[in-house]
Amino acid sequence: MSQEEPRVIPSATPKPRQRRPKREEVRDRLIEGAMHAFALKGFGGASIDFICAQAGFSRGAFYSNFDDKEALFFAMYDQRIDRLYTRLGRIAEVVQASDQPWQTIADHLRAPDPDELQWDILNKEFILHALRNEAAQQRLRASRQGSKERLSEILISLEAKLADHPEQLDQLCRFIIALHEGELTQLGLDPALTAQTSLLARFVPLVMSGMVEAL
Amino acid sequence: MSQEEPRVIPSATPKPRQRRPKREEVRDRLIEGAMHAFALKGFGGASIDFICAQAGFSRGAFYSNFDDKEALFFAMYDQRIDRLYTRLGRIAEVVQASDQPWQTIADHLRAPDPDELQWDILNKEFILHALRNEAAQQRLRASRQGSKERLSEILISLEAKLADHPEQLDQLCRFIIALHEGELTQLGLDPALTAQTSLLARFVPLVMSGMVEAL
DNA sequence: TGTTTTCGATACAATGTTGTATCCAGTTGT
DNA sequence: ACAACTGGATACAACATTGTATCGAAAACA
Repeated sequence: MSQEEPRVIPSATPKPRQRRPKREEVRDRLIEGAMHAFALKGFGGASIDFICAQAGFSRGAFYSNFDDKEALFFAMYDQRIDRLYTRLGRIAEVVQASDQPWQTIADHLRAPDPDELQWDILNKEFILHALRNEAAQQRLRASRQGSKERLSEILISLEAKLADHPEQLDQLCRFIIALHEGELTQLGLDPALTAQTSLLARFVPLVMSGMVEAL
Repeated sequence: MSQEEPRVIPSATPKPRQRRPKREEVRDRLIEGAMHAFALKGFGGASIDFICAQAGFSRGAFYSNFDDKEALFFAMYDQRIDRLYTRLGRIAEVVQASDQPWQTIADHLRAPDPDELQWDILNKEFILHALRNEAAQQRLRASRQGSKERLSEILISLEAKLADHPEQLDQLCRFIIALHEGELTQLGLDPALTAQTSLLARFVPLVMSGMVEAL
């Protein structure tokens, strides 16, 4: 006789669950879990299951918040870009008062705390994703354009003359961004380098003064 | 009666296959297929099946040549590093005769051909892999150290004085590598930039002369 | 040419992954 | 306090992926 198993366990689990987390909190914790998951295994390597495990939720929670892995990836990226922008804004404020602006900027950007290193990994992951995905490329270009503009403002606040030479200003921005990202790569691979002076602090002033002189 | 199906198809396929590719050729084509596959889908995203499809072989060929996906990844990386080294060697030869050495170097490194862009993607992919994998990190560090030493030789051939200042020399190398990698990222995301002067050619001479003066 | 060896192709089993349908505890509105 | 609803948890089915065992044709060797 086939005893039709009532597919649901008779709540053998005592389940002291009382409070259910708010919607937004679930989203945020999923995003945070995804950060860990992607940093640990990469975008393609981290299964949705694994991401949820990192966040402490089930796949149900995931699918009720996001369409698929990529949607979560995008959400995560947008969130981090927001934070980056506010961070750049804060630097812009501080830097004017400093007598060694580039040391200050480098210190702010270096961020030896593990959270920042993780973010750098994610940034690289997103770049790779963008190199093979049109939608991601769109977002990436926009956010990088934004970063560049914020950086431009900082540079102009340091050297007003630059405002009149958009070509040079643009090149300077590209230079700084390239150097910064390249340095982050090196720091990630060899944490011991954190002890040394930042490439940014060491070389950007040199280049900038050389460039401004020539204007 | 259970007619034991003779599990092998009675060669219904005409199979005009005559020549079997040499061992080494299979390996190489698998590596090449992996390059495409990884560039297209990333390390985690490219299944072994997909890689083999790119190379035009079956999984059997794969497993008889490599232990797993990572082994193939390493083999591929080693091969490319070899090529990079010979390329750096060739640059070292050419650069002495040039009156604009940095323009020459930049031209050699820029490589707008799609194969090089693909290699840059792979390089990034390997960096990410290394950031979460001890064995990969070992290899990556070694190969980057090698690149740095080759670059040092080039720099010394341009400015003999540098040989006496290992500290500065090292920093200069790190600067150039960081800038180069950062620039490649930008080029990958915005191919239009290829038309502009290279950041390398534009800024490295400035920095180098400034640094040498101060020695 | 005949024998042995090699190695790419195929079949298979075990496991992982994804998306959807369903259920019900906790929340919200009246 | 009661009813309706939201949304996280679970079950399930379809499919993908991996590694291994096996086969047999081409190579290598004699």
